[in-house]
Amino acid sequence: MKSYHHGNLKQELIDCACRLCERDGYTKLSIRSLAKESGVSQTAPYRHFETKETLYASVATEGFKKLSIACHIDADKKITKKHLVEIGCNYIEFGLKNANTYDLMFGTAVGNFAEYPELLESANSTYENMRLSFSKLASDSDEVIAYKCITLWSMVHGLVGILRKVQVVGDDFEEGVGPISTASVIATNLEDHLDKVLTGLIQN
Amino acid sequence: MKSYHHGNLKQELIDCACRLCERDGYTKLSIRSLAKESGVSQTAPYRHFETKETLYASVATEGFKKLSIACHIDADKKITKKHLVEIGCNYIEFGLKNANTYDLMFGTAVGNFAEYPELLESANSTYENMRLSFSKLASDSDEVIAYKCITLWSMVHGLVGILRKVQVVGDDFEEGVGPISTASVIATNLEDHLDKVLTGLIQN
DNA sequence: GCTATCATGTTTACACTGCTAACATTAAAT
DNA sequence: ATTTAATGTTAGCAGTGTAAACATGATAGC
Repeated sequence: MKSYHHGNLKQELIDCACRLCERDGYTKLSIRSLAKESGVSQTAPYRHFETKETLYASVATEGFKKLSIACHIDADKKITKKHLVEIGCNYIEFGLKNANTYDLMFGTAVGNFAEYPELLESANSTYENMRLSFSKLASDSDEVIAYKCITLWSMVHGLVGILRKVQVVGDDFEEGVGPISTASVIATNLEDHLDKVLTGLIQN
Repeated sequence: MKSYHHGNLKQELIDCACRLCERDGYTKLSIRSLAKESGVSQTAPYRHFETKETLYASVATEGFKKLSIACHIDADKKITKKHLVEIGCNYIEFGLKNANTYDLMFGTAVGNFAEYPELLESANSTYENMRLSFSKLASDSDEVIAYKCITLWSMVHGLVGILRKVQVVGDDFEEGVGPISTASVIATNLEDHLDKVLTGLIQN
């Protein structure tokens, strides 16, 4: 016996959307299919999400929360380069294993984060965590810390993008020299690679 | 007086698609609107593009050709770090100025490049150009060249993504220390930044 | 030159989408 | 108990990608 009111529709829609987005990519997600999945009428979701972008924002918010958790490391006081390498590896692993969600978080599906306070909050919090880690690495000025932070972020972000793309482009170059083989070398030796570029970045 | 046959529809559709994709983003592009813009029936484009993805692939192909041109530098024999910094700057400039096209090239709109020979060709050619530049920098092994190449590519690719995203996220941190201000410092001193990370990469 | 063929264009149609407006039900507030 | 607001449903619009059947006209072989 189903009651007229669902009771917890919003959360169920978000959960379902997260699942479907990750499984099929956010472009395949429709509000109608989502509604059907939750056993509710086509337009019921509109009581909880103004537009489709609002729903995307919720999925992206969940994504940033998960990314924060994935990149969190237990280190009270001092942090070493090794810790930062670990953060970078975890970041990249998250990006590759949750590629479709990652697209939603860093693509253009959600235009302006400022319109979605929770999303802004969760995204900034991810950054703030990384910033904190750098601040525990050395006694740099805030500016230098921020600079290192953005630099590392852009490096791991770039690696996620290139590693994914390269797997899809194809490799008709010589054995072991083409982008795919090289990328896979990097991917399977992520620690070494990050250690190398981080050494250049933090010179200590 | 219009003739039944358009004469040059395919190229006109591609040109128009490139323009609209860059102006509004590829998600806003519809085959129907494209047809209307070219004064042709709704389904005429299907004589030239099997699916919408095929059209996307054509736009992306044009994008890679333009990217190759943007990243091409005149240097016959020896190439210096300065040249590579220039390549990196040009790459990033292209990514930021043609952001919507860039999304099409590196996003998931075109699933498998291998299905579109011209796209594969143009994308690989972009990589090959960068590889060639590195090969003129130092007498490294092919493996090392490919490694440096992928590393630089992922760095500049990551910067394009982060610089764009950060402008959209908002900055509620202390003055001059938040991601936006820091990113804009990097963006306005791209040469310095690339020089710094490249120095770490090529250690010469 | 005549005709068959084929590339290219049109018309029609289907299933799907985001979204709005009007209405129904029920929980919460007065 | 009555009002109100939150949450659900139904019906419908305009737009989408794409397939099928048909129309037109350029081109190749006789």
